[in-house]
Amino acid sequence: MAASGSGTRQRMVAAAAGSIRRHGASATSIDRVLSLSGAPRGSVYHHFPGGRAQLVEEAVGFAGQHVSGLIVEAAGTGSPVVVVDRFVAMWRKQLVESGFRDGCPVLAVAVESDEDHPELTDAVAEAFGRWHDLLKALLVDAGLGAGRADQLATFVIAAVEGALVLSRAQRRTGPLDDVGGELRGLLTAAIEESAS
Amino acid sequence: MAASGSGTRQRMVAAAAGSIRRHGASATSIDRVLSLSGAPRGSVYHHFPGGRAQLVEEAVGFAGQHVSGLIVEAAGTGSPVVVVDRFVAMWRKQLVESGFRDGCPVLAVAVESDEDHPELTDAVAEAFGRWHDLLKALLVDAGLGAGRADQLATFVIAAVEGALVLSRAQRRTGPLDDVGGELRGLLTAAIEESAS
DNA sequence: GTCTATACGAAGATAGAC
DNA sequence: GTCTATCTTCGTATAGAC
Repeated sequence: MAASGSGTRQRMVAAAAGSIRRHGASATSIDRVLSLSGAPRGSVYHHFPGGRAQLVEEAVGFAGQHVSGLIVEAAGTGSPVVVVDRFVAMWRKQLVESGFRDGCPVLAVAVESDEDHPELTDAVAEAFGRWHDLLKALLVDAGLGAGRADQLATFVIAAVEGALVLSRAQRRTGPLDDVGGELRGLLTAAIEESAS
Repeated sequence: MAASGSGTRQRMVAAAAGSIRRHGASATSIDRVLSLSGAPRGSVYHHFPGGRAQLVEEAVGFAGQHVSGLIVEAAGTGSPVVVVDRFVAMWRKQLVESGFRDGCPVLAVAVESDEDHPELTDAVAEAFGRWHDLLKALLVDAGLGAGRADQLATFVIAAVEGALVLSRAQRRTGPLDDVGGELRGLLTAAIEESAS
C-alpha cells in the first residue's frame, strides 16, 4: 500500500529521475517532467501535494532503490569483486549509451541541495547509506572485519561516484575504467589478506 | 593583461565560486553574486559581456587554480603521500568550518552543466585535468611508472571528490577520513612496490 | 482526476541616462 | 563605469470549472 500509486505517478517519478540525471536537480522543472512523462498538468499537485520538492525527493528514492536492486541482484552471483565490477560496468554503460550526458541523480541532488530542503539531503544520505550497507555486508561475508568492510564500502562508493563525474566531464570512460581497475586490485588484496 | 582585471571583477568571480560551492551553479544567480560581492549592478555586463555563463566559467577557473596552487605548495614539502594527505585535509577543513555546507565548486558545475554550455564542461575538465597532471608528476617523481601514476592520480581525485559529496550529505567527516586512510595505504604500497 | 486560467515571483538581459 | 528602469521568459503554485 505504501508508495505504489498510479501509473502516471510512477512515470512522473521516473521522468524526474531521468531529468535530474542529465540536467541536474534545479533544471528539472515541473514542466520538463510533464513533457517527459506525458502526464497531465492537473496531476501534479494531486499526486505530489508537496510540489516540486516532493517530486525530487521521490526521484532520489526511486533512483536509490533502483541501484540497490542491482547490487542485490549481483550479490547472489559472486564475490564482492564481481559485484563492484558490475557496479562500475552499470555506470559505464549508462555513460556510454547516453553519450556521456547522464550522471548519477543521487549525487546531483546531493550537490545542489541546500539548507532550505533538509528532506532532500536526508533522502540522498539514505540512498548512499543503503548502497554502503549492502556492500559492507558483502565484504563481511567475504571474511573482512566490520571496520575494514565499512571503510572499504565507503571507499568504493566515493571512488565510483567521483569517477563518474570525471568521466562525464572529460567525455571518456578512462577515469571510470582506471578506478574500476584500482578497486579490483584493492578488494582482491583485502579479501586475500583477511583469509590468511 | 590577460585575466587580471579590476578589484570588483575579482571579487565577483570569487563570490560566484563561493556561492557555487554552497548552493550549486543553478542557484548562483547574478543577484546573489552582486549581494555577496557588493559589486554594483552596472558592472555585470561591463565586466562579463558573456553574462552569467561567463561568470560561472571564470569561477570554475578561479577555484581550479586555487586548488592547483595548494597542490603545488604542498608538493615542495614532501612525498605524494603527504601531498594527498594535505589535499584531503584541505577539503576536510572547509567542510567542518562551513558546517558541512560547502562542497567543491568544480564538481558542482560538472554535475549541472548541460549541452547548452560546453564551455562550462570544458572549464571543469581542464580544472580536473590540471590537478591530475600535478599529482601524476609527483607520483612519477616518486618512482612510479607513467601508466600507474596516471591511473593513481585519477583515482585520488575521484575518491576524494566522491568522499566530499558523501561527507557533505551525511554531515560527518567519516567518509572523507575513511577515504584518506585508504588512499594513504594504497599510495604507500604503490611507492614501496615501485622501489623494489 | 484532470483541465484551463491565472497570480506571483525570480531571473537574465538590454536600453538609455548619468 | 555605473545606475535605473524595463522587457521578456520561465517556473511554482493556486483557483475553480468539468
